[in-house]
Amino acid sequence: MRNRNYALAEHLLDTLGEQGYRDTGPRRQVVAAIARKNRHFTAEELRDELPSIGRATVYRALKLLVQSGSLCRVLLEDGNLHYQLNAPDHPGHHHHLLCVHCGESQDLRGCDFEEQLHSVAKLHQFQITGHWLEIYGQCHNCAANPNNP
Amino acid sequence: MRNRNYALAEHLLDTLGEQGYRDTGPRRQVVAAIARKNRHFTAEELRDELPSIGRATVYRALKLLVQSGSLCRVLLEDGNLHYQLNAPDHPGHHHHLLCVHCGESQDLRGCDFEEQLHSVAKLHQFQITGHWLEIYGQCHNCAANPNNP
DNA sequence: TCCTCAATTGATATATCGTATCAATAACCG
DNA sequence: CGGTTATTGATACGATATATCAATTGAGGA
Repeated sequence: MRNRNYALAEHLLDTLGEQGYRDTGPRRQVVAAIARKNRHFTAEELRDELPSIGRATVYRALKLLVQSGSLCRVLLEDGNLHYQLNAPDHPGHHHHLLCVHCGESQDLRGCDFEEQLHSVAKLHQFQITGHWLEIYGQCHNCAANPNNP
Repeated sequence: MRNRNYALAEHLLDTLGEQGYRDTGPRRQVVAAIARKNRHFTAEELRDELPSIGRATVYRALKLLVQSGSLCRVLLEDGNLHYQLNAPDHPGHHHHLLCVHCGESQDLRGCDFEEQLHSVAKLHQFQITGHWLEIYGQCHNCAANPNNP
């Protein structure tokens, strides 16, 4: 596990490096903390885990990672913004199925909403440049076992 | 115009009344201010227009109107939350085409995303209970006249 | 009309989330 | 090994939103 996290963290740093960002101590710490997570998290959660690092630095790192496609912003049903590490083979903007029970988030893969969006946009004579989609509900597990944690 | 706004405001109050909420002075003022708007707005914008009304009251009224289906929360591309009055014939949860240039928002009508959502969910064995969709881009007008206000 | 009581209000404090500033520091490159 | 430039973090600030709670008000019944 430590190995997997380590490799993930290195991958994130590499991605930043390719875009000309420096490999710094604080950034390594932020990235390592993110790689340890296995579900979505808030900026403040992350900050609490890194008391020796300035708040602004944490927020700046998050922003860079989102820009670089390694991290997704996730909108919860209550309007709160969380972050979710992208799978290395599924970077950039995409959508999530968020379980409101256990908090798990699955990536929505192989789903071509874009096409439908564009045909709808044509009807409205609207030129789409971006969109935001989140889906809430219960995952397979939680639907089957509503009483489990 | 004053008449239309007035009728709109009365309609909003009626909707609240049907749900057992009282018809109070502050609420009338909030609702009247909302009925005057012709685009989405923030809670604080509204509050600035109503200096004699407590902040909490404004936020409470907004929450009630969202619950009652008269008002939609709109997520801007930058993550800020705005509010948008629903057309009386199109209440409740729905989606918007948001022009990032002029700020106009069109309702997405006659579009059955729900169906596609459910078929996707079936693939993932996920039971959908809600979703959030916003679409950003340029409206017909702004795409044609990029230099107009 | 007046009374009563529960809903509502608003002043205040508090919490969260995120950005601007700017001097000090550290990373990278030749 | 410097020199330049990005980066950091302390601090302040601002926006957004909710909790508390005493005072007030609306609405329905007597």
